Parts: sequence; structure tokens; C-alpha cells
Amino acid sequence: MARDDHPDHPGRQDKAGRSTAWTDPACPVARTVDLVGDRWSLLIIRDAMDGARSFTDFQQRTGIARNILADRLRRLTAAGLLTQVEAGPGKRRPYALTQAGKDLFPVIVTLRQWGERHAFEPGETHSVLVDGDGAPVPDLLPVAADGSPLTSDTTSVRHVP
Amino acid sequence: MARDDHPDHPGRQDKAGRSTAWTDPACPVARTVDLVGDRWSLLIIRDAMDGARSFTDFQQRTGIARNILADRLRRLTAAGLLTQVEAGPGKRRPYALTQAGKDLFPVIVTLRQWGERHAFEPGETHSVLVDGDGAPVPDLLPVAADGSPLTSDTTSVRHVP
DNA sequence: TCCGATCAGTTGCAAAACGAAACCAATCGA
DNA sequence: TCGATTGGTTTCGTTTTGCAACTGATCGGA
Repeated sequence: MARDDHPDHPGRQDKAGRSTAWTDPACPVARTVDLVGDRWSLLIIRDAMDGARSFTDFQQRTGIARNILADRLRRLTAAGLLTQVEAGPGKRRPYALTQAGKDLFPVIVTLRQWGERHAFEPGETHSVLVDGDGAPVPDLLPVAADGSPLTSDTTSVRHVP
Repeated sequence: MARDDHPDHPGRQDKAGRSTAWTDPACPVARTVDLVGDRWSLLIIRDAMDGARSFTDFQQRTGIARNILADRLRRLTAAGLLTQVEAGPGKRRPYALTQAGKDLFPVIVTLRQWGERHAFEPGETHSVLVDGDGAPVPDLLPVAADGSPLTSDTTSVRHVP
């Protein structure tokens, strides 16, 4: 292997591909927000989870401007959340979630559950997430190792040096 | 009560306070992202959960520009995620999370857990979330009503009309 | 194999959002 | 009482976003 090989985790990049400093390098929340915390990235991930594969799939489902979509797909690919699967020479290469991308599923689910509870008027209709049997997915709530419920008041962040 | 009373759920607003259309009105994920899906809002919520109460608390912890912070605090307050608690006449009014704001805790936790797994090099140090006993909080994973694990492949979104 | 339609972007330009720094009035605290 | 701190606002330059038009490659049917 050559000296300048790619790291396991690509990190942030600006639109020219230069790597950029993290907003708050020690905080996992901040790093995740640096990677997907903009108006469109999480909706692209949502649509990929919902079956979107091609550029126009994403464009039509989200309604995002095409230049911004191209940039986001490039950035999410560089960050290792999406890949383009090979399809033979001269073939179009559909996008697919990597394992890291699929691992955002709990994030999408908690965003969805918060939205269902707090971003709709009482009688307003919205889509719902259901399991294979068509039953609604239960709320995702943090619990301690012993199963007791946790809130921001009963947890703390331990800073390791 | 007067005619133009506030609705239960304030919805989106631009910086002048005018209400704005949702990106994807039927999707709870998109509505949540419309409210907190920018570079700073979730970090403000994170810091509020971690004890930040004053303007300078937030400014120093996040490093955000002051004008942008003022805008985000206003916007999060208008969206019903933050309030300013009364403190007597001529006193400063510290910010506090509303119940809706506190309910973002599972979102912060899943973002954190994804970041811990995918946004750090193998040996790189980062902060960790612990419960009252100092034990790490277990991963938050979607499960069906019967307790079986769920992924984006084993769930679907039911669109209600 | 030709040809029109679709796909996957790129380019150019205007509008909006962001960021740094300076500024200001109100509150705090000694 | 008086200087320091707080909680912003204003100004101005930079960056990001969005729209529309354009390009070249692929697809698919005759």
C-alpha cells in the first residue's frame, strides 16, 4: 500500500474536496451534524432507505435543486454513507447506502417519531412507519443497562482526555 | 380569547417571523429537519440538555456567531422547543428546554451513537454518554412491537391520505 | 443502427444565509 | 456609583443555495 492511503473514516470535506476542521472535534453529536446536519442530507438518506437509487429518484422525491443534489451525493459518498455500485462498463451506477449509511436508521426513526408527536396539529394526517406486519413501530427511548428509562437529566457526558 | 391566537404547533418561520411552507408537508422526518436540520440548532439543543441557560453559555460552548445564535434562539423559541423562564421585573430570563425540546433527547442520543461508531478513527478519543451510575448508555435500536430488531429493509412508510 | 427521449450531471447568475467585528443599551456586582 | 458583563443588533463581506439553461452520455424502440 502507498503512504497516502485513505483513512477508515473520511471526515468532512468542502465542495472542492479539501478536508475541513470539525466544529467540535471531541463531540460525536457535533461530528455527525457536521456530516449530515443540513437541510437535505438526511432527506436523501431517508429516500435511499425508502428505495431511491438514481439521481432523478432523489431529485423528484426531495425536490432539491440539481446542483445541490449533485454536491450532496458527492459529499455523502466521500463521507462513506453512500456508494455507487458497479454495473458493467458504460453502464449507469446506481447509488446505494453503505453500512454506515444504513446505520443512520435509528436517527431517521427518532426524527420521525419526534415529528409525528410535535410537528403536526392534532387532527393533521401524516405518514407512519410500520413493521413487516403493518404494525406501527414503537417509540425509541433511551434506557440504562438495567432497562430503566433515561432522560437528559439522568445522563451526563463524560469527557475523556 | 382573540381571533388570531397562536396554534398548538407553531410550524416553520423565516427570520422575519413569516410562516413558511414545509419542505415535505406529509413527512414527519422532513418537518423535523425543517425545524432543527441546520448546522447549529441541534448543537444548541445538545448544550441546553447539558446545562446551558444563558446567551453566553450557548455562545461559548458552540462558538457560533452571535447574530446567528440570536436568530436560532429566537427561532427555536418560536417553534416551541425553548422558552425563556420569568425571573422577576428587570431580570434576565434564562433559556430552558420545553417538553418538546426535551423530547429531542432520543434524536441527540442516536446522533451521538452513530458518531461514536462512524465518525472517529479507531483509536481516537471522544466523549461518552453515561447513566447515573457512570455506565455507558446502550445503543438505541428500533424494534417491532414483539421486540424483534428492525432495519430500513424490514419497515415501510404507510402514506395516509 | 438510427434517433428521439431520458438521465446525470455542469454552468452562470441572482438571492439568501452565514460569519466576523464593531457597536449599544441594560443589568450585575463590588 | 461605576466599571464589567450580558444580551443582543448592525454592518458588511463571504459562502451557500436555488433556478434555469445547457451538455454529453445512455437507453430503448423502430
